[in-house]
Amino acid sequence: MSRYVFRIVQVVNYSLKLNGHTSVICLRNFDSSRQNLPKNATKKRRRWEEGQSLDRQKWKTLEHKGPLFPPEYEPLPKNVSFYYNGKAVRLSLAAEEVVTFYAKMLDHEYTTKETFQKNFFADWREEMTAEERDLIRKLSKCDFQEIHKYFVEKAEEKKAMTKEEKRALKEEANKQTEEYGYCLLDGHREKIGNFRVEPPGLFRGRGEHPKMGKLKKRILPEDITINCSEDSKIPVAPKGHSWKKVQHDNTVTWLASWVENVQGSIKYIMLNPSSKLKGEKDWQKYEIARKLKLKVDTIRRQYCSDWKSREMKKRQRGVAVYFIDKLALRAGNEKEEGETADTVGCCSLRVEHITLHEELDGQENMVEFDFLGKDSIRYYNKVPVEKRVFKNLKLFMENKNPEDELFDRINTTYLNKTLNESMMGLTAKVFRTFNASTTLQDQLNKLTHADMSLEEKILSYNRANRAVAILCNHQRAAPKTFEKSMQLLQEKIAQKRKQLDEAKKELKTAQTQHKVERTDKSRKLVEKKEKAVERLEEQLKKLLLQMTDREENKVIALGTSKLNYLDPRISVAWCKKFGVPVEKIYNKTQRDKFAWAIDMTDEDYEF
DNA sequence: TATGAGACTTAGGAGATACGGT
DNA sequence: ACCGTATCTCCTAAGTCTCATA
Repeated sequence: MSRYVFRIVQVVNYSLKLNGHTSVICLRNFDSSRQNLPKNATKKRRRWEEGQSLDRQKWKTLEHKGPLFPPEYEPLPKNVSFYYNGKAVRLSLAAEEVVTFYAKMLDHEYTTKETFQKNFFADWREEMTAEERDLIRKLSKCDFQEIHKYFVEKAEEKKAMTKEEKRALKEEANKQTEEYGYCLLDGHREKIGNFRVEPPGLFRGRGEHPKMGKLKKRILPEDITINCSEDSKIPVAPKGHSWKKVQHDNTVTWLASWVENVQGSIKYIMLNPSSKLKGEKDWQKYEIARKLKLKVDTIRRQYCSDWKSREMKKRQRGVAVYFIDKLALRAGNEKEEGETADTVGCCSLRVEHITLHEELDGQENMVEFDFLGKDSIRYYNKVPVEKRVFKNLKLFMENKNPEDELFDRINTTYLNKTLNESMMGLTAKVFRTFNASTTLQDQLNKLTHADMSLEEKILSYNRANRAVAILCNHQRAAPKTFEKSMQLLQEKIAQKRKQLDEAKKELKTAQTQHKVERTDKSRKLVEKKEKAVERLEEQLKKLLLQMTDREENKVIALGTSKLNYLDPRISVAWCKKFGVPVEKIYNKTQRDKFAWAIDMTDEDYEF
């Protein structure tokens, strides 16, 4: 504990130093008191350069053991076979491994999709020997059932393991985590986020991904770049192997990286969110959002006036920023067509994604949004907009095809460039953070009262959290067992009601009796019955609250906003103010991630 | 000004684990 | 103690944004 407190103090100092050196681009001029610094230009520049190098340098020393590789492929037993055209075929090791990936997924919906099948089959054939390729020409003639069955049985065996066996397995895993799961950054032992190399398998994109089913190849040490300090113990590659490269770049935070073969993107091994490095970055993110709070009125006035600009580009910018601010849309970078699922954000919206209604649901100037956003999550919303926005949208859509871009004169680079001119460090995503945190604070203020019970307070918190999740369109699939568990809860409530009625009746009887008898014993009985009624009433209320909460949460995911958008200091301050234990709001992982906020925040904190 | 690589944050789902009721 | 559900953790895909280069 004491070490931890010490570290937090360090964090604070570090940040002050950061501000003092006006280091981080986004935090430059952050502390308004610094703006009255000597105006000596040379001195100023020197400080900036110094700051920049300080900012770019992410660590002084970094030592780690390198990533942990997945186990080697274990060949199928002799009695488990793949069949082609009804005949058992013994495959080469490489081809067999790829087949097991597919066979394991047989009862997943993925394998019924044409794109998935096509991609898998093409990549599988690549792994085959010439003879195999010659023989195996049609997926429809392939039979993976036996292999599938084998893996199902194996999974069952694993489940049926004795407690002792399970414990031993866990022990082994813990040992691995202990060895590979931590690194030494500037002398502090820090948890690594993902210390395992991603195992080979079939790529599972989200939504209608054109590359679904493609083979994700096994990563070898020869594919991996190691990043660590020069004078540290350099990680040792597995026996008989060597790293692609060992570098000592302290301007980046990653420990290892490799290029993934499906999309050609780079994958990284990085620190856990609980680390000081990530924590400080997170903190900084919220500080920028708070800075936007001070500037947002001006910025809003600005984009409203852009709506009447003579330049079409400015008008489009004005409307786009308005959407980003009002609706918490993402920036919407352009993406390479055919490489990923067709999803959009603000700047990449197409004409087909919005419908204008002069009047809808009794309101004027309505815009109906319907598009797929990040992760192919549908965004559907009907919003009334200002007359001028409405007219502009009409103008932007004139003489365009449905598949044409709505904002054809702008892109995210341009938009962020102008945002940065309004406020240093401002980009499109800051609006999401800002609006999310502002909403949480407002809702908490509105929904919480000191005289509420603990459960009621928590419900209020969840509702505030939910308002944010709805704003940010954070969705989840309804739990498979939702209806059933809801019904169960219903029944429990009905039962509780019955019990309560019963208890009330008994109380009445006791009271009547007491009026007649007036004895100690009868008085005690009344008291006892009163208590029982009280207890039952409380239990019923609790159940009802639980039901409301669950119903409202059916397709809303609260976690994403809690983890990425809500300034944790708001929650911590709220907990302190209303006497809610912080563990009721944040679980262990979350408390670790937000350690910086939990330690430094008092109940008066305001976003 | 466009393009693409690179680095980092944000995202939902799968599987593992914890928990509460019987 | 067991079982089914709720919650947590891990996983890795999918975004955002910056920077270098032409």
